[in-house]
Amino acid sequence: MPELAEVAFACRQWDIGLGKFIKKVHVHPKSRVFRDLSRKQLVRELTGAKLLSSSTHGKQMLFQLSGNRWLGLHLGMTGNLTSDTPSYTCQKHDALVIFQSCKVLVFRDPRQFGRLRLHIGTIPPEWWANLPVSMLDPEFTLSFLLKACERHAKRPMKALLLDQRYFQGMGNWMADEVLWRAEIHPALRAGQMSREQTLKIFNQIKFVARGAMKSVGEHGGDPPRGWLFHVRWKDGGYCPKAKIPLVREEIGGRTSCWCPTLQKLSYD
DNA sequence: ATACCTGTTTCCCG
DNA sequence: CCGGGAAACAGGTA
Repeated sequence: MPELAEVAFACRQWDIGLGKFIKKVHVHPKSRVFRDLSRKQLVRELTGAKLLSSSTHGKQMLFQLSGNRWLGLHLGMTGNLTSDTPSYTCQKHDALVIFQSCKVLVFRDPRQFGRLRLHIGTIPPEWWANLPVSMLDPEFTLSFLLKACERHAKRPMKALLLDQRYFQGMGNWMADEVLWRAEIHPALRAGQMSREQTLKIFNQIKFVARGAMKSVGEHGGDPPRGWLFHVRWKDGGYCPKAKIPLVREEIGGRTSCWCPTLQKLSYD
């Protein structure tokens, strides 16, 4: 379930382990989440270290550990973080399990699209430092959005919104939510957007990102009532505003959901 | 059985 | 070199 706010919530599930030493580490022998990272090295570097702090940026997470160690974590499509009691026994899809004296921190990812990274150094890794601006930052400006639309003029807006180079943390439901609120058809080409439409998108990106952080990021619940989120998942949903059946179709490589009345492709 | 899925990377095309 | 799109990755669920 991981987009911007769900990632922030998942990350907080490990807060209970901050300031505590790591006694033992379990790594899944087969999971893809390690990519080209050596399991042996990961276990060696994490064991005995103290978990110092955590942070998220879009869908990326970074944990700082004592001894100049840094653990990068991405949840992919089905990843999740939980904490449990010391008597915890590892489950089938547990990729990384961190045992502390009072708590156990679990990273589970059945589909294994997630990713772990290890970095040793006094400062955060380069990949973290070089992440694009966050949608929540003041530096995320209208001109930044305009430039993205100009550069990718031929892409459907839905596809552009999912591009993490510009919209860190945006995922499928957030993009549909933004387009629905801005009343923009997901297939509208980025270069076809009027100045007014671009401004609407810009404002709704900030509204949805902040709103999600407040509701989902705070307590792990769903977004507020009335959001498209609640009706977009399967066929048969009704537009909360226009009260007519929503349309679901693949656009920009992902299933998209929109209101055919509010979100028109052309003026006819 | 079949289709679908809140994500990213890789490969291929023009 | 680039931008854009499809396929691939893998397992659970309906």
